[in-house]
Amino acid sequence: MSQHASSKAAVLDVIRAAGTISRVGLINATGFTGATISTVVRKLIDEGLVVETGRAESTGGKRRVLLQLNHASRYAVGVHLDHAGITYVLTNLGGAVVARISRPGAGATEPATVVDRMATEVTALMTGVGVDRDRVLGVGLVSPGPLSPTTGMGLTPPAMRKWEDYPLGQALERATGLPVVLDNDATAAALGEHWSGGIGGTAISAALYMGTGIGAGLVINGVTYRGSSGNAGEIGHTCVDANGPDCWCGARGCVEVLAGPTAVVAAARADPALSRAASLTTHSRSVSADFAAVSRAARRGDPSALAILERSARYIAAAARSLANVMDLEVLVLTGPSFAIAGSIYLPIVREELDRAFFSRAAHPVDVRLSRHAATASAIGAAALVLQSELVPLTEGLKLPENLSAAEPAPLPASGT
Amino acid sequence: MSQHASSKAAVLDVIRAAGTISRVGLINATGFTGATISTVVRKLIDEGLVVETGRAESTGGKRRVLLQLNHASRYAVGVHLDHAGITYVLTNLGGAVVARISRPGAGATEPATVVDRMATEVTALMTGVGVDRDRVLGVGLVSPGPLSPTTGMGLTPPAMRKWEDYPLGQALERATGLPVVLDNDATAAALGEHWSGGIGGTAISAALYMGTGIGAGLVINGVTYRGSSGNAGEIGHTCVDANGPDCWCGARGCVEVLAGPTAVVAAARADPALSRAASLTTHSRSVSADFAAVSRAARRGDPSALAILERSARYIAAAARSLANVMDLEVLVLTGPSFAIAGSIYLPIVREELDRAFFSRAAHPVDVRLSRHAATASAIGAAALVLQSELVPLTEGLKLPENLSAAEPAPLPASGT
DNA sequence: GGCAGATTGTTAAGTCAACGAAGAAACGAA
DNA sequence: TTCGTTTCTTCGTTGACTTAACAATCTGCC
Repeated sequence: MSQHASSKAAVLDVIRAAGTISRVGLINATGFTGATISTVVRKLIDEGLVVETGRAESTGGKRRVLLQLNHASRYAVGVHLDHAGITYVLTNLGGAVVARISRPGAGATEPATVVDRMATEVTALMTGVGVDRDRVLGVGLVSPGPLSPTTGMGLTPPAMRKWEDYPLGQALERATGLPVVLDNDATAAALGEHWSGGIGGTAISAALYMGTGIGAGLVINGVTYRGSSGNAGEIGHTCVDANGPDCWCGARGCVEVLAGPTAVVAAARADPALSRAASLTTHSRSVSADFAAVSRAARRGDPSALAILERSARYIAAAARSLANVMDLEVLVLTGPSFAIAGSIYLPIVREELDRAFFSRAAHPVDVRLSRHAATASAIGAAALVLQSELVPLTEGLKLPENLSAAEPAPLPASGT
Repeated sequence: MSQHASSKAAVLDVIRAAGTISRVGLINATGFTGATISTVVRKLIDEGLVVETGRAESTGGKRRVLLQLNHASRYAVGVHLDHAGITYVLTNLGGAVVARISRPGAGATEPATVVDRMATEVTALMTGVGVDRDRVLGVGLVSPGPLSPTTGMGLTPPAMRKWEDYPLGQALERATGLPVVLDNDATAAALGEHWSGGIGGTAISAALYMGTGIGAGLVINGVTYRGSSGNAGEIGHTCVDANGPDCWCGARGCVEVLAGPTAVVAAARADPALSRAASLTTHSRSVSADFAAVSRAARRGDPSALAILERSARYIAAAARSLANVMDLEVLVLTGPSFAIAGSIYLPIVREELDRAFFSRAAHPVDVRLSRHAATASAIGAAALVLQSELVPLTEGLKLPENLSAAEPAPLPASGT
């Protein structure tokens, strides 16, 4: 329950967000006193995380010394593990991608084998660009579905039953010799956007993540919001048509069923002309490949493909608006593989919906953007997770309070007042 | 940016949540050491906020001394200001209602006049039960619509234009001589449930508030979540039918239009038999009175009234499920005047929906409850707001970081690394 | 050139929350 | 009565942050 988010973390965060800033700038931005900033900055410079990088114009007196992250001083590895593929990125301290590789997914392989492979590939990633292992802070591993962020219990998505209860974090930690952080991929994507996407200071932002499913990650004042069981942001099962078709989740009219990539592909396949135009001939290809084909057709100008995607976008925009209303968002980023492909079609429709009908639009607009790294957003976010958690020894993270009623032995009848 | 949520606040929170607890229990629950608990508890006892109230059975050695809030040591006033009526409650330290009165609403009266009246009525409330003014911590004032929680800029709901930019907080502070805290009524209701509704420790909970509109308040780890402009929880404009009717907010198929009290009353009026049965004769009565009439008809067994309310409940349940999915809620409380009247009809339907289709139900259920004080929930929450904010001098509340780019004069080209 | 005034940054001393260790007090059981 | 156990308190220390005084650097003006 100990707080102390540590001035160090706050200062680093501001330096990163500002890019270049002086000590006086830090004083204004953080609210700390000059004395504190002075000592904290000296420590950061001693650790090599920050460098002085020039001087500003005078404002009437001594010129300010400008500070910057020392981008090349530390690195982090981000791994996005999915059954379709594994994406690895190596980022520097600023969250910029230094190297990246993609490899086949986990498939039906044994967890232990996959972990060994990942360790090898992480090493290859680092040596490939000549980054020393001891300058790497750790590995962030994200994957779809809920998973416990600390120890590494397991993933429980549709087709990865083997991974349930497998101590993924510990295993990868042993195999790589680096600290490992686990999290959900949509959450990570949101953090990645916050970290490297140029989202300023302490916004309340969300990342709408579309892969084969739809999810959202939430970042509140620079901290990811996970909910009570790590499943927060489950926007795919937002109801956008109470009388709509059934969903496997038990409800009706979920946005995923009405507008997800699977629904888009199904609608396209139902149209023979479009199926031919987009070469959706066989049934063997993956949903993402088919979705990409439909998107290409739409970009070529195929009217029925465009209609299908716009219909999808309108549903997703409605869900996004509901999310923005409930969270009172400032920033919404579209990201993930599917938006990497079709983002240009979705973006204007979501943006229009939020301009027109966001409840608090009188107070402030919602800034809707397309991620610049939509395809690798989760992997980048995984690395950002490491940067955030490993950079500063964050004391500890919220000790769980024990069960109160159990903690107390049977009380006697009161004898005092 | 200074942290230190202060051990005092944490300890008080745990004592309140537990009802009765020993120092050792506090050690386990908060994670602080015995030394810290010892000194903090002594301070709290010195201030009169806590009393020793008995002993527990021995667990092999010295018997634990049990602690309790000194409920009668401090009080707080909660005011729910609405154009239809003003509700006042006086609560003790535990959030229990000691006195309450209801008075006519603000109507079209001048703000200054209303503030004077409120000050008089607050005084009457306190003297009525013989509570001294210096044992009252402050006044919490909540009302529908967004408003800035600190200074007291204004409310901007439909029909209260006069109040815009009126310095409500300062005016009431001067008029009563007590500290004033302002907030949104749905948010306050959520906090009130957290505070007095027996919601244990640090849950993630929401209050679904239905008056004439629909809103939600969010409490995350005991802290209200307000969003970037204080409008968080705006669930009334959640889309539950993307092809539904237009809403004044600019969107279509908002739950408020489809299922809010206004919609319920309109549907009932459209049915001549029901209109007669529920005596919805004139058009002059208020929406809430008509809604109450429909609810009474339903409880008497009128099938069409029941059908209308169940239809409404189903839409609201869908919105509640979307909210629970996105926030990964643990607890959802139905509260507000409309649920005070019709909660017994809505509760089972919302509960069923969340049992059946809440996304993370495998990990944990959502505990759906009906508030025990639905009619006065907001006023109680307003008092809780005071208890929370005024009880412990919370250092300060998050200094806003200034605009970074503006804080820095034009930087010169870098000269360092 | 040189000095006044402004602004930036550092150092030193003090404050406060929380911790660890050791002691004091209360209790049950032998 | 004595012992071991558990509860609670006291004391000295640590670490983060602040206030206050000071040193360093720059502009502008004579």
